Amino acid sequence: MSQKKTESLDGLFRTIRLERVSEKVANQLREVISQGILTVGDRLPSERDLAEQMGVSRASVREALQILAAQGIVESFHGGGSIVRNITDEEIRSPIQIFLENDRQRVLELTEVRAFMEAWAAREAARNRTDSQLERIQGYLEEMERDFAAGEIRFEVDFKFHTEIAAATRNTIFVHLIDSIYGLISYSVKIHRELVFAAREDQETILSHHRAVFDGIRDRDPSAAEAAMTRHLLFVVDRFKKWSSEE
Amino acid sequence: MSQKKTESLDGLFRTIRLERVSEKVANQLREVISQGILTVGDRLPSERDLAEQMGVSRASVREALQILAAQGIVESFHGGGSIVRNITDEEIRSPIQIFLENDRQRVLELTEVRAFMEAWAAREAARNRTDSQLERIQGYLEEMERDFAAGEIRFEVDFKFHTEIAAATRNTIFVHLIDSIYGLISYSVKIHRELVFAAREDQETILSHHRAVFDGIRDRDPSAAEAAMTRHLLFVVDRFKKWSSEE
DNA sequence: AGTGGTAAAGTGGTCAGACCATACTACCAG
DNA sequence: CTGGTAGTATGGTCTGACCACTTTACCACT
Repeated sequence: MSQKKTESLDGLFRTIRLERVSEKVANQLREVISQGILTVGDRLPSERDLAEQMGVSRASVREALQILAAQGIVESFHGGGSIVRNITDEEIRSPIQIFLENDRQRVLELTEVRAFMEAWAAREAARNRTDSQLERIQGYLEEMERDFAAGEIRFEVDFKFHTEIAAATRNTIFVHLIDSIYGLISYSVKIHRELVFAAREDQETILSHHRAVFDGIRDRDPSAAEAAMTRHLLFVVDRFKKWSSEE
Repeated sequence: MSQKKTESLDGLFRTIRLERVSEKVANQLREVISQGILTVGDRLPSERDLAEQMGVSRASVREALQILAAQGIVESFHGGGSIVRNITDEEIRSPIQIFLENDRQRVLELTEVRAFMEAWAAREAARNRTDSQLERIQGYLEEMERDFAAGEIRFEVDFKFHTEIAAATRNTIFVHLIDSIYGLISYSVKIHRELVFAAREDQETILSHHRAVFDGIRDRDPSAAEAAMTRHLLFVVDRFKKWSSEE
């Protein structure tokens, strides 16, 4: 970086640089996020790391983050790092959120929307997934199987399983979109939380569905993956309707 | 962060607001501007002056200006000071809109998302549509056919056609969701407006697609409607890719 | 094994002072 | 009045330091 003065040659043909360092940094970060290399919820490297990796000062990195934060793309926490925010959230969530309160019909609709979106995700994941993504999906699947054997339920793992499939579509916009949907789902689930607890035989069914989805993605068989996911979510919708009518 | 399982206690005792110095500075400047003490075109005091007057470091002042600049309220010129901008003519861009300009790949992804969502819409519309909805869809279709015969293009009619189909799913959440998506689409189209103007033979093709979609919905044939819509949007995606690679 | 406390490391927030790059201003020579 | 020039003001960047908060690991206690 040290570029002394070099007065003699520098007078002519100066490179007209109207782009500030901080903006270059911001653009580079934006690119990484846009390409989905870093996605919603991920932690950015620390300011010091970024400064070193890009060969700029920490002040410039901070100004870049300031820009991105003002645009709602990242968010920083004192002592806790910076994370990537969901770029579709405010567009999608706030208009819909008001419909969800105390309205079971809307929750059902939301679940139906989720169903066909995830079916598409499974198909595209089977088409576009990388090996490392497949490994992660498999990891979550096996985790769920272990939990089931231990008689335990961890909603987060199921969440990660589905999220990783969404990521495997390698469609950045979709990843952010489905994250918003999940935000709505979890919001509604918080309201109707009884739904989370299913019977043990249902869990077994769900597990077999997950396994089938995974197989389809592993074998790069879009139709099989989609069909399995559809079967899975129709089951969920069905259970939801049943629970909904009982009450 | 960390939404653990705070269960019942959630919502109590939170809200420990700690405002950063840079935000305080930004707010103070914003106030001065909103009160009209500094107005459009006026020069702000220099960063060094502001820092001294407010008793903070120049770095904090710079970060504050960075925030205001990202919001379009002020603009800084290297060596030439900072001025107040006209905030009314500066449209506020959401995070996702920032990605959609400058990034053709993301626009393509968005179009792909739209494609499968509308395919679902067509299927559900064929299943759930009311007669009056069908009439409206038909109305828009015939309007487009008349426009085509007259050598005219009106994007709004096409928009209404698709929107009415979304409404015919009778899924409130989906309607709002697709409405958000359309908002984004139309924004990106506004940027890449060359795409709007298609060749006349393409228009004819699209018209036949629309007709096929309508037939499927009229006959309450979900598969036919979905297939027709998929054919239609794959065509659009294809044209987009072609246009995108040409440039 | 679980709980709670504590120390250390990691990370963002702020500050100070320096230097560079560009724009502005006043002055001067023609 | 014009064009150049030097000096000054101002934004842009860098360095290094310190503070405040969070996270983590470890340990003592139950």
